[in-house]
Amino acid sequence: MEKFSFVDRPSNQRIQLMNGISKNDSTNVELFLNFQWTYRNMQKVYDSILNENDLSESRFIILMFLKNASNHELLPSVISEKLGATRATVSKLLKAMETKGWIIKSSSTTDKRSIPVQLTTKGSKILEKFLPKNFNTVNQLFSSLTNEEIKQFTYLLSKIQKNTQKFASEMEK
Amino acid sequence: MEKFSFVDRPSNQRIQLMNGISKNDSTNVELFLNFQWTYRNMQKVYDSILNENDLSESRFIILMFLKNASNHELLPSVISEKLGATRATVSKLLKAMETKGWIIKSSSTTDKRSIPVQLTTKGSKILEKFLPKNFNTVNQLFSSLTNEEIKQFTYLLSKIQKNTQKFASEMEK
DNA sequence: TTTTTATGATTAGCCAGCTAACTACTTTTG
DNA sequence: CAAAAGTAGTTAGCTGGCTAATCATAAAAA
Repeated sequence: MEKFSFVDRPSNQRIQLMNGISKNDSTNVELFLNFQWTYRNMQKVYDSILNENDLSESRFIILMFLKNASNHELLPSVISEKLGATRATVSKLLKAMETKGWIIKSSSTTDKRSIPVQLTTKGSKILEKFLPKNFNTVNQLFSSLTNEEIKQFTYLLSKIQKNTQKFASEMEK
Repeated sequence: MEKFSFVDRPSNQRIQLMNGISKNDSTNVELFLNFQWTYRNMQKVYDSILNENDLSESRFIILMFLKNASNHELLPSVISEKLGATRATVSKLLKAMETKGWIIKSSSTTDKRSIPVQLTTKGSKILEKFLPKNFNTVNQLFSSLTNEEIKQFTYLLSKIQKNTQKFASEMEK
């Protein structure tokens, strides 16, 4: 067992998860690992493109939110809702982005607790520069699939997603 | 644009990424988001099962490595290699696991820098308790797919993976 | 009107990932 | 043999995620 050595965690896990599982039972395990591995490698590539542009996924999304918002301005609480992250996380993210000059925080005239966040010209430029690269990267990542295969993949993902949500719902009971 | 509000980040991103992209060009973007969303939701479910057992993915893998190792013992450097993570990360992970009594660290007789790590009975019990749940969870997650669909999905993942690696290789130049 | 409850934003601490730096030890080179 | 280079493990600091707590403010209830 120790004669195997890998540098990619999902592949590492393959050996582990299959341990003690008979050959007949390993189909789903293998699929799980393949899914995980393929996704993570793809995400790694995407993240490195983000990183080249001084962005992370959350930063990118927040910039987009602000770009599309009225007056390029949103409250942190709204951002946290839309992002699906906690206010604590958003607070830290915004702090760093403010330091970089991508956003400015101001005072609300209607609510003293609120601190509206506005996109700066600098922040806008970072975003504009990244968008075509984003588009190109995503297209490149799926460039090997035919239209028919894309349709199939979409269908299968949808099926897995529905089942996952069902499973998650049952787990909450 | 602001009339949409989501609690799941990949879905959030959908709106953003599609902004400025014509309808004809959004297929790959949609696919990217679907892939991401489906995978992340599945991973979230899996992680919650790990969490119920006081485990994280890395902890689980490390326990498996040790379980399968000669004398249930490995060096941190070996673990970091097999896990595909840095020694710094492994050092912190092992520290916490030692605190929980899952592993013990000893002194190497052959190299004073080395600190062999051994699985304890407690650690072994944690693992044994989790393994059937691991198996059941993975099976449940793909229970909606037919054998034919599993084959299709595997093929498509493989295709994406190969292309991703090609893309990653080109990026390194 | 006053008190209680809810809300906005921030911070501390935890986790797991990383990089960089460090100390102690081992191996290689000159 | 001594010096240089390499290696094992750890720590500090950063990031982005979380929970819990906190303070100030606003809204609801009494």
